[in-house]
Amino acid sequence: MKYWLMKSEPDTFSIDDLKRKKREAWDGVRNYQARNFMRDDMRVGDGVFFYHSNCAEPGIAGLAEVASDAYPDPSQFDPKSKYFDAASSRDNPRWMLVDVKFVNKLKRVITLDELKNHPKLEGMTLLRKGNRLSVMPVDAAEWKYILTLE
DNA sequence: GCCAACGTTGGC
DNA sequence: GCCAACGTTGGC
Repeated sequence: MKYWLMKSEPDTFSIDDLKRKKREAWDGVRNYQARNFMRDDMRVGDGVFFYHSNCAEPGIAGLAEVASDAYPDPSQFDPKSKYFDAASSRDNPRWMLVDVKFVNKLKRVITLDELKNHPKLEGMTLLRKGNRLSVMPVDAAEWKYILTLE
């Protein structure tokens, strides 16, 4: 079992949206490294930190779970979608995604600022300078430790 | 809205 | 295969 952190802009799709919908296809990822994590390394049941990015209070807002194997992101084939990719084809899809299901909303957001202040989390991928991945792995030890902060 | 940091594209 | 130009991410 692995652990992950997945970023979403709450104005677009927040932890409350996931709570209401219970399950969501994580579409729109257009970064190869992030795609590879979903395609190659995620397994059903893996733990996910749902992270709110590009907002007033960036941080971990809830818990989710990988709910499917990877499959082609349908939005890449939809000319009306902002995620449309003319270079991709159904025969040879470029972008893959997984479904994610709601587990719970944290009682409070564990903010980015707070995470930065814990020496035990110094090595977190999320905190690496210049990191822009929207899907990234979380160490088991980091996962457990962060859960104690809530 | 700014801008640092990074990824991608495409000419050569 | 290099690298300049461009686009995007995301914190602030």
